[in-house]
Amino acid sequence: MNIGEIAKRTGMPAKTIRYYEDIGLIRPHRDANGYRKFDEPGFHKLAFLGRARALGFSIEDCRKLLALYEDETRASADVKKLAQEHLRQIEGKISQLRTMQETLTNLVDTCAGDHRPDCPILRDLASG
Amino acid sequence: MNIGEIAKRTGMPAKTIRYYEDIGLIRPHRDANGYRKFDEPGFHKLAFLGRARALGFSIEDCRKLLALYEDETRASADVKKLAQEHLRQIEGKISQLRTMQETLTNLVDTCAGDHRPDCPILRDLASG
DNA sequence: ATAGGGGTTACAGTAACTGGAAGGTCAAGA
DNA sequence: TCTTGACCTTCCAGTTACTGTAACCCCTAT
Repeated sequence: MNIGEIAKRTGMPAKTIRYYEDIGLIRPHRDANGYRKFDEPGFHKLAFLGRARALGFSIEDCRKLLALYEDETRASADVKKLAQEHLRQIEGKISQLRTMQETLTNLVDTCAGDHRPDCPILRDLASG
Repeated sequence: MNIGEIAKRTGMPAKTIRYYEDIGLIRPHRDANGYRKFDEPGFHKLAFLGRARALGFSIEDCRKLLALYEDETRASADVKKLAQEHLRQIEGKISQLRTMQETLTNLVDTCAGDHRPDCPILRDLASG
């Protein structure tokens, strides 16, 4: 399959797939004409990457996950550790965002939002 | 005040302050020796930016907020609209992260995390 | 022969900094 | 006076994970 076909099947832009090759995440074969040629395992690998990225894993984490996936002698503990660390990051980010959300919601709710200049949002930003 | 003093008072790295000048967010005066010289309004403006950034506003939003702040004829509606849009973004991000968190939590919970290779996390990534 | 719809590379840009190099300035101490 | 150390300056490169664009090649159908 050519890159366009694979892009359609994985739902990722062809550009992203080329990028993944650039950074050494994948290593597709080449046709005589220089076109990238994907087989089922190649597609599978991209789908794996797509799902890992959808779970928010960084590219470097994806690289490690892929390595673990392909290592039959892996310890599931290593995978779990990676996932747990990532989960912690996500939870940290969520709580950060929730703090912002709460503050912003309060501010937005107290702002008249009319033609007058007086604004509690700006007042808050101006004076903490 | 020199940049170091301001950095201490605002809690932001001097580097960031220089960057804010680079992109035209602030315009500090200069001493005869070329050092940036901050007065109280300059400090105030940086503090404003710091708080807006802490609420997750993008630099471009910060630029707009600052302009609104300094425009005595602003309509609070404009500020509110900005804040509401940002709030929507935050809420979208939170719900995205929560989806990831839920999936990951499930996966992590079902993974033995021992020396054996068998791993539900990898299984999930491999087959959706 | 040509038009279109593939594909290829390489380079630049995004957001918001951060790090590092190379060098100027200033106050204090020997 | 000289030097040391802590400041400050500018400029350039790197970060993350792509995305956009240009210039060009390839293949098939008309």
